[in-house]
Amino acid sequence: MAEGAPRRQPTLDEVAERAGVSRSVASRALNNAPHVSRAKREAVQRVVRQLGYVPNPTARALATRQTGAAALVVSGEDPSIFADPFFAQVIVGASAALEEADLHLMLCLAASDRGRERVAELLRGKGADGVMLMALRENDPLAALAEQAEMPVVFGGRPVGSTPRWYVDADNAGGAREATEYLLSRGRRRVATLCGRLDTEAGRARYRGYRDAMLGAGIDPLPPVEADFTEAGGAAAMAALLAGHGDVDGVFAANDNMAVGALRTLREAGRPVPAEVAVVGFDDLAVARVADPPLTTVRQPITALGREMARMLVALVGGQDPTPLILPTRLVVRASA
Amino acid sequence: MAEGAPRRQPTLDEVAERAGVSRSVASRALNNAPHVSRAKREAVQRVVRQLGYVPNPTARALATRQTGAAALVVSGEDPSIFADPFFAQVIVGASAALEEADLHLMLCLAASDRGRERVAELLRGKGADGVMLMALRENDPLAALAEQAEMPVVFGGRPVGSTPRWYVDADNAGGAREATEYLLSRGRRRVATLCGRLDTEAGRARYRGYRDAMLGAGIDPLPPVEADFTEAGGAAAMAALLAGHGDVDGVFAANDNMAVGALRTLREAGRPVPAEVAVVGFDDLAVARVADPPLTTVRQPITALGREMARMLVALVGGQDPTPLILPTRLVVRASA
DNA sequence: CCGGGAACTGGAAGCGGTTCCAGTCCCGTT
DNA sequence: AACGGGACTGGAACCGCTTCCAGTTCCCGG
Repeated sequence: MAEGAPRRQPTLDEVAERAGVSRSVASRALNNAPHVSRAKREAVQRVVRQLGYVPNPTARALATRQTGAAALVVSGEDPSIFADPFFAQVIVGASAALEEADLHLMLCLAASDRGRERVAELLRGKGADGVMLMALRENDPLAALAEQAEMPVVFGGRPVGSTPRWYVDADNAGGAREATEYLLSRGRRRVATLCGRLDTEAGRARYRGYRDAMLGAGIDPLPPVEADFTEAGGAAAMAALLAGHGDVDGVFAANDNMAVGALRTLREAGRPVPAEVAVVGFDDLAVARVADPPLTTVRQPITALGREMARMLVALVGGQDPTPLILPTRLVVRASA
Repeated sequence: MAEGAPRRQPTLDEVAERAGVSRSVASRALNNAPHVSRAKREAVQRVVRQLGYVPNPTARALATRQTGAAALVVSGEDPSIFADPFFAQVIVGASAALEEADLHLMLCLAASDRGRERVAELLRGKGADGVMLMALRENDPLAALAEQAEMPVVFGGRPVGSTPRWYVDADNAGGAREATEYLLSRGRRRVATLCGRLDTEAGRARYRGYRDAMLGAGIDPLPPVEADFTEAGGAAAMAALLAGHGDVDGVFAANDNMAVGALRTLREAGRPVPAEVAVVGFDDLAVARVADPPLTTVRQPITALGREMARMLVALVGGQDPTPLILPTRLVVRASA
């Protein structure tokens, strides 16, 4: 906290006065806008340096009607959803892109009513210049809020049931299809899917990809075993799957967390991977590399997803009209399949 | 974006006018401050509801000199440090605590010069009501910035070489000692440590804990093999350790990521865990439970760490003077040791 | 019926910038 | 020497909300 100087931060008025110019000129000099003579511009800069003046962002925000911040809101019924390393990677990308545009990142975990209310206030009260929305579920109240927001909104992944104007998504269906086709191409026939939450578009799309691949190969898809994208959920779903279809020889899990859970269940059930059951995940999180056996998985460019969301938002804030983006996925073959 | 109504957000003036009161009264009614008659208070509330009025946070911030936001800054020479799931958990805790105080969370990944500069501006320009600082390294430029900041600063973990006035930390040395003592108690004698970066206080403290335990048992500690807290680093360090001391029978890794890397190296080297080499980690991240074998590790309450940092900051912002906190750790025994 | 204090009220002064706009200045032209 | 125009300049009006303070109003005991 403050040590010596109880002196307030210098204001632009003080800078102007010391530099012997008016506040307007000082302001222009600061933002190096035109209509400032060389001499005065330098005078202002000198005083700024000498006083260590830093403009008050709040005042600037009020005057320009721009907050200088973008919000990333992660929906979920439970804050622990955020513990998924997926989001951390998104943030790394988004943060870098926002930094380029000199925007700050506000992070909102909209996991409670209170949290959603705060997001609503943010949206309606212009508490940020724009918002990135992720992890929406079916009938997510945030979707409605975003609809009415008079503020740029970019979706990360698409919400269920509607296609927003601006979004960045991975090719979930395509990746899932590729994963399933790979399993089929290795001679697996009784291929099941541990699908993610079907109240999310990612879960649905990945299931569609699985189903299309199966149908394309002329094999009846097995009924999806739904889990919640967590390791524990994947483990439980795998157990359920073994109970119902003990003869599966291939499993496409809709994300790596679930795949790792499945791996654990299979190990405990004494079913060697990939000898008896081949497993493919989705995401290519760090855990995929570390799993035993290392996980064959569909890599989606998560950091790029964050980066592109942020760039899209920056473009929107800048008055442009960017087009939605679908990022490609790529199968990474390791030992599990 | 805006669909129909090009109508601006209503302002407090409009609310006041429609409610037939002055702006001051409207303001007081809004913040339910005293000195407003029941009738007018209700009139204001009615209009607010009917207009869907939301106060402009920027204007409020300017007037109250409070931004309504707290920043969490994560230092690092590379944004990828943030991919460590550790931070996500901190955020879950911090976010919840800030929500209670109705503060927003700004996340700053100070991984570049530009990033640090922005943090500096935040600190000097009063862009937030307070700051939480994490992952500082030796001679971290952020430490100096924090020093001069006329703003509450809470440290997550202690910086190297100095003890700040306000911080929340885990009992790193104690946890490391417990881990090492556990290994010793199980009959291991050639116990080594894969220490984390020794330019961080956490790395040092955990090394001290290891050393103290060894000395306490009358055994010469092995020279620490330093790694960077990553899985890859842990794997490499383990390889180096095997090359130098092929006869180790116990390893304390200063975090779970490194422990998992060590597990991988040991598996590849054909050294069964825990039969030949017992491994203990630190953190108890999700990966510990999933590792093969499941990792015995020192759990630190990461979410609580975030929560307590945020609470401490809230207290500081509220003018109180909280005391530093050291959170206890606890050994979680699984199969790897 | 009056005095006095408590409860309310609203005008006005900020908070610290940005930006519009009406002037000034300074030159090169005519 | 008067003139037109572009480059500068600074006064003043915001941006939208909080809060101080000087009044008003209201109510109650005397």
